[in-house]
Amino acid sequence: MPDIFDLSCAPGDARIVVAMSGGVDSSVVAMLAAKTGAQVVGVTMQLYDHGEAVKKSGSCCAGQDIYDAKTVCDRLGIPHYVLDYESRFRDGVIEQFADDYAAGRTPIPCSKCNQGVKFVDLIAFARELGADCLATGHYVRRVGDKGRVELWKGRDPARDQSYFLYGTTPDQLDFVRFPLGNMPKEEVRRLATEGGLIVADKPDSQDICFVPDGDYASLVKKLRPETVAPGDIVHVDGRILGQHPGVVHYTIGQRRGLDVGGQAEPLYVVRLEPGERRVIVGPRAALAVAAAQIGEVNWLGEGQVRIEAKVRSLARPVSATWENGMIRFDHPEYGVAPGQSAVFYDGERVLGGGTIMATEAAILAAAA
RNA sequence: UGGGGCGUCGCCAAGUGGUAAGGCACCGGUUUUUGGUAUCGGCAUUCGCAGGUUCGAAUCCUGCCGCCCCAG
Repeated sequence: MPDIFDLSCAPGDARIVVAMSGGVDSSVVAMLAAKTGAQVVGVTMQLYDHGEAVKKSGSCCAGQDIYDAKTVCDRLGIPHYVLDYESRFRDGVIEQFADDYAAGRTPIPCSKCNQGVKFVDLIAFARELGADCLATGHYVRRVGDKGRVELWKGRDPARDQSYFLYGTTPDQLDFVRFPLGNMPKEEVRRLATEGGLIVADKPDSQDICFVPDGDYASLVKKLRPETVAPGDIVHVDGRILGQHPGVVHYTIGQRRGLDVGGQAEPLYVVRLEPGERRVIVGPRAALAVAAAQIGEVNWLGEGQVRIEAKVRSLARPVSATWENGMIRFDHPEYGVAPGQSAVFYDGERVLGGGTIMATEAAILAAAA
């Protein structure tokens, strides 16, 4: 097997810290690391510990998952540490998550977690241990030599996680390794099975890890009770079409859950006004966006202006121009929600990304 | 209580004698390490109610109930 850990010294002299979530991907990374002959240490962060979530297998970083990670390490004969990051995670991720929803934005906790708690703190921890690198199970590629490392999409397009990792800084990229970036998921599963890892058939994680049953609104309601209040559902033409149970339940571009029937065509959420407790809805045409202002940018490219921008996790990147903190789409984009990430690409390469702060409507909906 | 109109799935709405379109909403599957989107599938044995005519009615007739408009 080629040196997928890209070590600068002989494997026997190297120390690799593996970030383990308790899932199949990071477990395979630990196994591959152990096979190199390097000193390997598995680390799992305990991020939350409330009752319901820990029972959900395949979440991330709590309860059963920590136990699974430890079991894998025992089998591999490597040490395993658990770091208690509950308060850091609560302050750095969950609180901001609640604030965003309260303000009518749609946050991506996974990106915040990667850029904050996970990379910053785990890298610091690994360096304290004298490690040569921190390896994770993410499906992205790290291309280039020390000092000039580029971040690329994962080779398996169905698994690419670059949308959630654009915030990795050049310094972090120097130290981090993504051994699975060139593999398809099936191969990872196969390796896990061959290696006899107990997590080989564990379901992939999905949903927000700290929201047990997908009901994120209840969590926000608990943390910010004052922000959850019913209000009007208002059409862009001014008509009040109905009532909603709280702005927190909606995100821009959302169609289902409005419970407004009797229309000729579907209605989508086009704007949220938390102050007025209003959800503004309209036809699909009213969703068209020409440009978006991007904040909290992590730039990994050179002077590129013509880029491809991805503004939703499942969207295809679309051609756009990057200038003065704005991305201007060549063609209107639909369902661009403040709080979500915009990630910039040049083909396979990640040029950077940031948080969508505001959008500029492309066309005012043609009346009827 | 004169005249006219209307009552078909939660909403809108086709269908005027031949055995209930479609859209929206809703529910479920697929997709997916955020929220959504998209996509596939499901969704009225029954047409305000009760009788009658007919081989056969949501469609014709009678009565009742309810709503709307005009006029008083």
